[in-house]
Amino acid sequence: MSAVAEKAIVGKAVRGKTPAGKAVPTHRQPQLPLRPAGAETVRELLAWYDAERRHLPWRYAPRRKADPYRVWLSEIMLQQTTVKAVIPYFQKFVALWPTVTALAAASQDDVLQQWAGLGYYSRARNLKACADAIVRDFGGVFPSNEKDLRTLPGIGPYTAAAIAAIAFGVRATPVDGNIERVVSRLFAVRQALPKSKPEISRLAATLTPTRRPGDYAQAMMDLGAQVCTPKKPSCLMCPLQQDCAANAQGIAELLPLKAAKTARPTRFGLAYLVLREDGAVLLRRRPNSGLLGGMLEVPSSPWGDTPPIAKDATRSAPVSASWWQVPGDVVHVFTHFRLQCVVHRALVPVDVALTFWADQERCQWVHRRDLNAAGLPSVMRKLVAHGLQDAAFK
DNA sequence: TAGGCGTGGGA
DNA sequence: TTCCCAAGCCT
Repeated sequence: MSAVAEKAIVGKAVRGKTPAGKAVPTHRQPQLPLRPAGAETVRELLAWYDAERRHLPWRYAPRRKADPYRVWLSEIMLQQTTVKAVIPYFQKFVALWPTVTALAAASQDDVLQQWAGLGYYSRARNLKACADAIVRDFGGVFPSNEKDLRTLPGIGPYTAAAIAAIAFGVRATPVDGNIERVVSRLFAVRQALPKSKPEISRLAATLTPTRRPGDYAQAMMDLGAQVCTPKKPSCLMCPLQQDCAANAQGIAELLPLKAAKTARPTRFGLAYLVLREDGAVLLRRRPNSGLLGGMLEVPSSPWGDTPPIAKDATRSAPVSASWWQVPGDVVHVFTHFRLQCVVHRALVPVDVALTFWADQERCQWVHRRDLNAAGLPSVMRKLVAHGLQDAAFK
């Protein structure tokens, strides 16, 4: 076993997730006749895809080219996001903005409002910036090659290759998490991610066909999502079983190996729910970069590594008022930390003045009945819901 | 290069 | 409860 693989497994074992007996067998020989993955593998894969592919709103029939705008929009939404979560957002966006030109004509705030709840909000900011660039620099027409696509905001190596292959039929090789897993198993790659990425990309590219490269990519992704799954892969139903080195060695479910992850810290915050007598709630626009960039928030203290001191609560409040601490706290889990938040609430008159540190320029009052449509990130919806419990309203 | 960057569902 | 995961990108 390589040092990297060893480290990865040890790392997981230390965290108690992988029983010691689950280490990847090192010298085990293939038990089944193995046909190295190649052109015949791709033929089997495409035949499987023609019969078993998922029917998704952004897809066209096999062998047909799709609308680049819809391919692009779906690929951005699907970054680190499940198909199920994306579908309603995709439908909403193409209904509101059917073309890239229409999207470019929208404001960033409108795009963020519609994106609210889907997460990774830099995608929405880049989506708008990308639409602008395509209208401004490419005459409203998506470029068809990876190099030009890579220059656009929010389009990285994966998305550029996916658009080129799926929308334009270019022989490009997108490699996402699904394809990494499928290729890792097909070729029994024993090096751990992410170090193995270059080798996996190289191997994936050896399979990319000249004809139907987009269907090849989507077929690999569908196979990864439906058959070659992270846990309990359905090897017996896999059209590539006889080409799969990991299956032959009995190690399919153990691959791909991954480097150990770091623990997730807890941060603490204090949110202020300012309730005006006319039923409006005070919200604030966050800075355009960083966590929840550009999104609306409940005015809050900075999030720190220690729980807030009770007596500090009213001192840093956005308005001078009689504050009440709402019982219980709100917990929300982000990618890299866990947020634990206490909510304070106050009822204030309509002519209340904001304190100077409330950042008035970024503040706005939104009536309770309009909160659902306001486009709040999920964590802020939680804070509002928690803070409004038992609140009497007009 | 590794960490920042959301969310909700499932084991 | 806790962890992992889902069509990555940016710095």
